[in-house]
Amino acid sequence: MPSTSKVIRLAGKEKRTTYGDFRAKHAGKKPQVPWVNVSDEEDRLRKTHLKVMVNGQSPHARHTRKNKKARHSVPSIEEPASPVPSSSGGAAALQEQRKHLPIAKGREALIQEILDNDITVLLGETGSGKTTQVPQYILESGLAGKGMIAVTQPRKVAATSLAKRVAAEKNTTVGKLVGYSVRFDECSSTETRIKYMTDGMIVRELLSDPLLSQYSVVIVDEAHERTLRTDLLIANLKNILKERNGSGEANGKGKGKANKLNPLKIVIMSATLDAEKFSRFFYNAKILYVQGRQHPVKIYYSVEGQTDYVDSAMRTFFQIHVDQPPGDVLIFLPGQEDIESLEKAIELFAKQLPKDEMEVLLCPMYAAQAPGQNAKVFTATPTRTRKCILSTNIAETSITIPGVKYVIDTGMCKEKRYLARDTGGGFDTLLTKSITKSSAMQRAGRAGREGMGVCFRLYTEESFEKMALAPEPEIMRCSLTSSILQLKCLNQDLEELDLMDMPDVESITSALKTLWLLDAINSNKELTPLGRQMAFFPLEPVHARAIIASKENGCTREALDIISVLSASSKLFVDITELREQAAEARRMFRHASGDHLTILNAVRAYEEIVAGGGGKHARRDWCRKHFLNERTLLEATEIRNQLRQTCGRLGIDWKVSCGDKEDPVVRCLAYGLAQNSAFLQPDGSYKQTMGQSVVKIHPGSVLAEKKVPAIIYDELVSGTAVA
DNA sequence: GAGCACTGC
Repeated sequence: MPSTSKVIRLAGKEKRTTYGDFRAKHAGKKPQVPWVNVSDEEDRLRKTHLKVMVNGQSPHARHTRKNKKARHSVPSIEEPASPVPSSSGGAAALQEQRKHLPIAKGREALIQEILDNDITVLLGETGSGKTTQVPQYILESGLAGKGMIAVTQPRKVAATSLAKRVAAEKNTTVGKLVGYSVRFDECSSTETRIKYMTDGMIVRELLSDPLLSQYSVVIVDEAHERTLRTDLLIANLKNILKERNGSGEANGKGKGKANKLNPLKIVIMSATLDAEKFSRFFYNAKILYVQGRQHPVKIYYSVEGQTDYVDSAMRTFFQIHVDQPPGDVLIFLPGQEDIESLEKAIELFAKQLPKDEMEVLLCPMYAAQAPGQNAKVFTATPTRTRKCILSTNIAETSITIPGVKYVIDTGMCKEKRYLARDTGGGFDTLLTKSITKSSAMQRAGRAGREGMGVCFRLYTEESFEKMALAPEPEIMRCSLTSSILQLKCLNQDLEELDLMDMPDVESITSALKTLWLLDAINSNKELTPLGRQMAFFPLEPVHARAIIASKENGCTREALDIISVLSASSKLFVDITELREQAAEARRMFRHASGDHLTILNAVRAYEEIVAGGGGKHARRDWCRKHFLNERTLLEATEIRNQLRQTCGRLGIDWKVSCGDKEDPVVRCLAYGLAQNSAFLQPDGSYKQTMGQSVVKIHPGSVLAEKKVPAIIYDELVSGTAVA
């Protein structure tokens, strides 16, 4: 049975604004958007929450805050990912900086609170220094005893760069007192007492050490992001606390318990707005508040709702450009399509500006951009020029751009959602949705990093009030297959776990059905030996199943080559709209009649030959470029493959076993994992799912498109446009 | 003949 990477579920398509539309609409007109000044929105929200906290019996929080208020102009220090100073005289300067962080004044109160309570919720704004300082305070106070302090982060870069930063503050190199642990990169030793790690990493550690006994303090940072892994960690921490401290209370202190286990302290660190929810979850734990260092941002709302946000953004930009003092502009848009569209429009109008106006320098920014393209964003803006950054959510959290004074917020973002089906499996959709309040505040905050800022919201204050407080937690929106399998290994059932938010029954049923079809659990929902093996792999269960099946099919080497590419974070085949024909031609040599997976294998093998040929880094890069292959994907896949080979070794699967050029064994073992993702050809040329009702179509990028093979298996099902 | 927010093991 041939296999394809992607199939499309047929559905309707929404109409989108195109470049042509607004060129016609606005040619020659002076752009104007009506605004009303509301301002101080952030302050109002902040105050509401302060009130709650002060009433919430935390005298220290009040104390801490009062001290903050008394402070003024201090050297700015960025968090979380500020570069490590390299100059030799840096250590003393760093210590000086530390003392001036907003959180420094609250140090004693903070330590006392953590000492008095097993669980503390720390509400800290950006720039407060909480992520770098709190672990050090805990260490210096001796509160951690002999155990380690874990600080979890949702992202790898944050974990590694924070560790480097804190190591520098401790005047040492990373890997000694301060270390980190992320996938593919562990930098710690027996000396390590503070360990920055990704939430995924600590969840993995749970599998081998369910009580996290190495750690005496676990700090969950960025808890408000509510990643799937953070949610699972938090639920487990609650159980671990009962086990280790013998108490179900936030201030149990573990006293009087003849327990051999070292007690655990938990610190939940969150941005504004949702601290109360964490507090409630943890037996009404105390909430401590630390103010950040953020310049005020003046907020304008549009008087009436805007129907076309791309068009409104363009008019707003020129309004700023013509009327406002110098300062760069950052525009938040949902996706690449809108960014390109707005880029063309602004370019066109900028040419019509009078000669004495400032120049406009456009910087589009999105994840799928060609590498190096976004470099100009970080270079200083030339004189008599206004930089205009058109960005997706990437500039909301992941990347900080210097020099931004104005933010234009369209109020929209894209959200990927997994729709589970109780037939098992499900499909992904990518919808343009309204953002949330916390997202709107985050976006506005990007204007106040270096001085007073202004944020123009392309929606009314009324719409803002109607926005959800925070995005729906990830656990509600994605496949639970992998998580349920991991929990089964801990003898836990997701349904019975004390989670902050419980996913839909349908989502759980769907995941259980998938696991059962993969033989990971039996009909009593009990973990099978096969399921336990699958959980060892850092992969989606469907892929883990295929690898295990490769043992009896004698093609483990091939299976690992393919699956490591499938589980890399970006696609192997570069797809640039304008060069599509050329790319297809350049990659023709990899095409395989048995489908996309074998095509991937061909490409990986060809790359291996180039690597073995020893032409060096440049030769490899040129070869990849020539064949429209993403080398980053290949490099990442190589790392993943090494990891998978090790895992195979531990499970007694010999990864060196190869089936040579035979394709049947490869497709057969993939089919073990992807059985649920199979479809049969119908008379009209479309495909019908074997185990679901959806009618699907092979993605036109597939080597199988238009081939009309009788049956297919596929990796991914996306929602797409109807053709018939 | 098509559509790409962001992470993690």
